[in-house]
Amino acid sequence: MANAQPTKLKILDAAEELFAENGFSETSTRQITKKAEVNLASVNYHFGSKNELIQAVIERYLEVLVPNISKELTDLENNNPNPTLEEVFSVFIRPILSLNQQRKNGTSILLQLLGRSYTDSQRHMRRFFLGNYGDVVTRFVALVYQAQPGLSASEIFWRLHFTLGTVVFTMASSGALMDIARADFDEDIAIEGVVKRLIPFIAAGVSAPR
Amino acid sequence: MANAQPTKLKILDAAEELFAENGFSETSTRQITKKAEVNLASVNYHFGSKNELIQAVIERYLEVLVPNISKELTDLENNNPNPTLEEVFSVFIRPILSLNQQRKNGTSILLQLLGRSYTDSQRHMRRFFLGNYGDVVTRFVALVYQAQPGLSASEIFWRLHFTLGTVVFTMASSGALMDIARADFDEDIAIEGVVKRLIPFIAAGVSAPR
DNA sequence: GTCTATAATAAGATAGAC
DNA sequence: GTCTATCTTATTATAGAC
Repeated sequence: MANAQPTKLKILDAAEELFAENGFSETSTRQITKKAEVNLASVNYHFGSKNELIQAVIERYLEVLVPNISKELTDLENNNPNPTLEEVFSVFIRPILSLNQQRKNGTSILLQLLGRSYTDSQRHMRRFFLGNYGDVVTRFVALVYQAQPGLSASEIFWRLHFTLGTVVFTMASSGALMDIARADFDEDIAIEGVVKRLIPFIAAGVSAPR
Repeated sequence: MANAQPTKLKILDAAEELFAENGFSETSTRQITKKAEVNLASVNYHFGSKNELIQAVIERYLEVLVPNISKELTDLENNNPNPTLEEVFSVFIRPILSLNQQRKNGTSILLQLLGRSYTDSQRHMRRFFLGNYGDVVTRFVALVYQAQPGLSASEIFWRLHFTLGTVVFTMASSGALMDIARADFDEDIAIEGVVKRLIPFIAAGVSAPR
């Protein structure tokens, strides 16, 4: 039979696409259940509320992503006493790119969701993220400092936020950007191509002189 | 008397703050008219619809900003045959920072609005912007190319979008970032301080080797 | 131009049969 | 777990008196 997927999963799949494309408040539960081909009431039955559905969509990604990042951090901490900035960033980049193999457009969907949750529902997400995954952030910052000992903690703080902005915003408009690149420069690049262009930009920015 | 400001202006002032802080669709006309202390019906009377109000809020900024940028571009084009990257960027930075003198928090409000309009109402704004102010963009890109002749048109395209993302996202969360900086690093910096930190990051990114 | 009252619509959520 | 029907609330927008 064609439709063996459980309702809960169908909702999550439909919701993440609509959220990433149109934003949280621009997406109604009616749109979600229609796209998922399930009953209107099932969102509230399975998730309690639209807000909890939003949380669930994001957590499904972080549950996979953060342990992977943590493992990469451990590897680097144990096996590389003097990592370069690029090696440190790869700790994030590899797991994020590998989302693309686990789910169609996984990389860009997660980054768009992150961007949306930072601007749309700001406070909740920031606290949730730092609360649940603060350890990973701390260890990452420590490695950046090791790779760029010239920078003060405050400067690393600012520059990592600049980096986050660069990545998140780029991913949020990556569809449009790839379209323009195709039309204007005859370049047909995928998300990996965008990341490849992002890395030198970010690396130079983080290690810039003051 | 205390309240001589015309209704239309009171609406624009209230709307821009709420839009920047909470987003377009998260802000209702009721919130706007309440904050502006005007009648509920006046938004539709003066602007026709909420959508046209959004346009008006953004246009009020661009009408001031773009001529200033254009003038700076002309100056640079005529008087400086070999501008540095930093001189080229200043063409934008100076007019954007000067918004802060014209209106309280003008700089961060405009940049937050820009960010919101890029993600929230995507297509409309992008077309509107390129349609009405495309000339300024073209001339700016030409100057960037002149300052960095090693970069291809496609690379400039990508890196300027990365830059836009960095700036817009930073400004969208600048309030929270300044709070954290104050709490964690005992730094009390204003928007100009944020911009001062942004510039080396961006300049290094744009001029990075491939 | 401003106001009240109200229309028209769409949203999130739930009760209760199956 | 699923479905229909419905409730409640909030929204944008407008009609019509002043």
